[in-house]
Amino acid sequence: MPKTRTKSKFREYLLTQGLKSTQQRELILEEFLRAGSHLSTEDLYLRLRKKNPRIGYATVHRTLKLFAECGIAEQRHFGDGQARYEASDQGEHHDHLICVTCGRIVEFEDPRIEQLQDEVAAEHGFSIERHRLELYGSCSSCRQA
Amino acid sequence: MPKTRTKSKFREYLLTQGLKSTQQRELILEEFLRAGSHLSTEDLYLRLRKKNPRIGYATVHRTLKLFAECGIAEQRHFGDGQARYEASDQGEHHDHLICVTCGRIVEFEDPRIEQLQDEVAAEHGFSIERHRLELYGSCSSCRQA
DNA sequence: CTGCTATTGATAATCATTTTCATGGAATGG
DNA sequence: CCATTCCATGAAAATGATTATCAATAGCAG
Repeated sequence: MPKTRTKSKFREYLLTQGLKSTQQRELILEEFLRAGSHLSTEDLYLRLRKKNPRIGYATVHRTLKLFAECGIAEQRHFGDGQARYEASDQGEHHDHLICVTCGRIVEFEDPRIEQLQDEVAAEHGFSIERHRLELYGSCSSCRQA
Repeated sequence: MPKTRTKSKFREYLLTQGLKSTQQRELILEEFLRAGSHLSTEDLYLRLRKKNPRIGYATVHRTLKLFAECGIAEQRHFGDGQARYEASDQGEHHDHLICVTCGRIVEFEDPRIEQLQDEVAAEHGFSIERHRLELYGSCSSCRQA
């Protein structure tokens, strides 16, 4: 999704919820889209502070939650104890490969796995809303080292 | 794995690590095995307090970590903010179905999914050490209600 | 512009987890 | 059997991430 569309989607969400479009929220969204994915609240906070020291951690945190609420970002937990957010590609789901040595995160998608997940869930009488699949291991460069 | 074997495995681990077999560690292991799986530290702590009020939270916490270290338990995170532990079936891996309504947790295993995971990882040059697969949805009883 | 209300940001509170540290206990070597 | 050493324990405090509080500020509608 192009950045401009993400921005209008966010503004629209604010409108429909009776929330206000503020300078901070614009700045935070701007930086969130500029920076790579899988940022923690702190990552983003620090990046923002460099450009504008007058921005609070709480605001970054609240705004990221807003992003998640309106569907332009998703929260993730990779086991290092802090939440990370990534821009969501609108219905495009993907899973993650995480290198336990260097921390590199690679996204992937496999419809066959998704298909099997649905089957397994059905066998147990479940209907799936969402899932989480993370593969932890070593990437090729770390194995060579 | 039978409980008695788990206990000896734990005692053996303590020995090889130069650690001591204590009354508390025995009690905690006993209760951990008695109680169902997927217990949080606090769950176990509260259960233990009922029988023996002279046991500290920190000890339960430390002992659960010991269980994980020696391979008789595994730590899990299901997104409710607290770690849970389950007895590990010695190499037998399984994944989880979690009902988002009632919180019920069902274990499952599917070699076809595991196989595909390995393939996908290989395509990206990764060699997998472990993985996490959780399916969140509604169980049949919650959907009927 | 005015007033109402949401937002902000510094700070404090919370929650789970982890560390600290003085005390107690287990095992080992005299 | 005793002493010594070192580990374990548990109460309390520290930590780290997240969330709530609240007075001051800033959007937005009229």
